[in-house]
Amino acid sequence: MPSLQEVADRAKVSIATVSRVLNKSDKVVPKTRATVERALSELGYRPSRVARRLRMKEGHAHLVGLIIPDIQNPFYAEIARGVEDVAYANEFALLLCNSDENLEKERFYLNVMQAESVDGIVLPPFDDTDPAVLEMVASGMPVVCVDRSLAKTKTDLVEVDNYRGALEAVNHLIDRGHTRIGLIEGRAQVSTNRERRRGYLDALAARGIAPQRELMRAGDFKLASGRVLANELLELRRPPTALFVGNNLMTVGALAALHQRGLRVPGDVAIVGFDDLPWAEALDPPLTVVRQPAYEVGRRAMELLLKRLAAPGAPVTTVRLRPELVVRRST
Amino acid sequence: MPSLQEVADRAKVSIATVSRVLNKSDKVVPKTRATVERALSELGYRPSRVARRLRMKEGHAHLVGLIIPDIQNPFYAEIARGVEDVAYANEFALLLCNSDENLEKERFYLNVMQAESVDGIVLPPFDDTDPAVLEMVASGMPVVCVDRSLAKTKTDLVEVDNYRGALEAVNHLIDRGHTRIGLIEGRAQVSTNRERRRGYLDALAARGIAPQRELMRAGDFKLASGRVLANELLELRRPPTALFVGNNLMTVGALAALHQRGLRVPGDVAIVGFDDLPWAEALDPPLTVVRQPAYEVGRRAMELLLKRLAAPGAPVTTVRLRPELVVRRST
DNA sequence: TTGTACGCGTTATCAC
DNA sequence: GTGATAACGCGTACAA
Repeated sequence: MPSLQEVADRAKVSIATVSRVLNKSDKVVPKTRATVERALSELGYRPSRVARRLRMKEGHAHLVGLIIPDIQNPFYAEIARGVEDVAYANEFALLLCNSDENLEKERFYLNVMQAESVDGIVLPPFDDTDPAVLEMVASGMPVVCVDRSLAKTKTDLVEVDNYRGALEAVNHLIDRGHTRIGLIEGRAQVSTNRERRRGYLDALAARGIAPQRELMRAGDFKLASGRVLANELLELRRPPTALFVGNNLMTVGALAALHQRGLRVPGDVAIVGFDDLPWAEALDPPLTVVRQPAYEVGRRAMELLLKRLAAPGAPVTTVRLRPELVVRRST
Repeated sequence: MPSLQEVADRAKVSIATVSRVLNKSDKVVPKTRATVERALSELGYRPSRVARRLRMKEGHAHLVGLIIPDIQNPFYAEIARGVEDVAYANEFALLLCNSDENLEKERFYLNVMQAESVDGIVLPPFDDTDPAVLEMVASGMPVVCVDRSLAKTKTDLVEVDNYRGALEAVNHLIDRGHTRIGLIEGRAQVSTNRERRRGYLDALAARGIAPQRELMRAGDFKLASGRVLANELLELRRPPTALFVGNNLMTVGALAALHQRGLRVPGDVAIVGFDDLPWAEALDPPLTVVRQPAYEVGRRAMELLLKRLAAPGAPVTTVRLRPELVVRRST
């Protein structure tokens, strides 16, 4: 890997001149520029982003961190794609990490990102009060929250109207004649989850249906918990006739439980889940879901970050996207 | 972000001493060490990985690059997970990029990685002769190929026995009584694809079935091409009674085409795909597939890279994993 | 217009 | 045992 110095030597100029050529400074006469450019290409010079980052003030790394709970979850994969596409279009690279909904891992990666002097970070906070993220924000690092939000601190944020999504989903179930509607929700500390629960409760209340504690179960957003909680609900003396499930993975788990018990969907039990799935169409039956515009979430988040880098002092902005009820054949 | 210097000032020692404390050098008397450690924690010192990387010889960045065609493809997401888990366990961070099977993007990201002085790179080459990757290898950068291999150059490599997988899949179809078996394959320049095609051909030959050119179609590994090619095959005057599809996304596309035409699976047309899918069980019908141990591929690849970093001069090693035919209900 | 020299935060090699 | 000090590769005031 040739350095500026080697190029300068070969072109018989100083490193300052080479640097100027590279940085498109106009203060260099055509002839010198030509010489330098030849040396540059002959040596196959590649600037070191590391050295550059060390020298420059923050905000010029062209590197951003993205922390997501699990890249194997299609919802987050789609967000990641949105972030990446905008990043690439602006020649930014991505430091991508899985937190596994694990505070330790998140903290480790956050440290790495700070130590790498990334320009900014995009992530869904672990919960409302995520201390590691709070620290990061306090340190002045640009942070854009996606999906979930922080309780007291306000950062740039892209979120989806979870309340509305849940409301529509449960209304849809009620319209189909269901009154015993089971809820399989996620971790209570997560803002999105609370919104979805609120939507569930309000939808019932609006139709004069009393919520039943035994029909509400909390899981951890993972597939297995969808399966076990669905089984718990189905084993009730008066089982629900419909299920509203709080995220994609738990929905698949619940569906598996239904199949395993030989229940017909939606004949015996209807099911609607939050988050769309890549092949929801090909599932048995095609799943009715509340679709979140995940790609859009990622895209907007990265755009917000770019805007923030351009105007560090600007007030924070919140983007709120609308989910969409996609009715297929599980309801 | 406090620097070594600031810590040194506060502890009234030199930066050399602080550095020694940090690097666990024993050449420092307990009392000084205590002072320094207090200053360290009071200031909340965090070492700069950037400065460190600039100073150190290569191989100490604790950062590796991973380039995959598409993070939204569950096969690659699983590989990424495998790589990440091993990386995290060894305190390595990941620079993750989507190449979109696009040489330009791949080249851009490869450049970034080199400029970032990553310790090594894991990727499935675009094709046999991928010039950007060849350059990278030539430059001395440790590269581990996964899934696909390079034609002339030998690097550390983790691959799956694609030939065997295809052989088993097509044998299975023949065992079920099929003789008109359509092939939907991917890009011919990709090593894995050629192996799968060879398996298809050999399986037919072994049972005395003459391959028919009209039954073989080449796509681009994407969902849409699975759909259109399946449609082409189904519109033949003598359509196939079974389909062998070259990757997961094209399989879903083909399945969609079958559904759309109101064909029964496997009654009218049987289908077996390469690569498992996360919810293959929940599909209609549950899909018979050749499962690749993708997580394992990622895991082993990162382990190979780690080994390479420990012993730069060692001969390259190839890991070959076995795929597994998972028979479900589409055949 | 071009060159010199400094500093970014480290690690490592010397002296003391 | 500890402290100066020289790199690492780059950008940029400042001098020429």
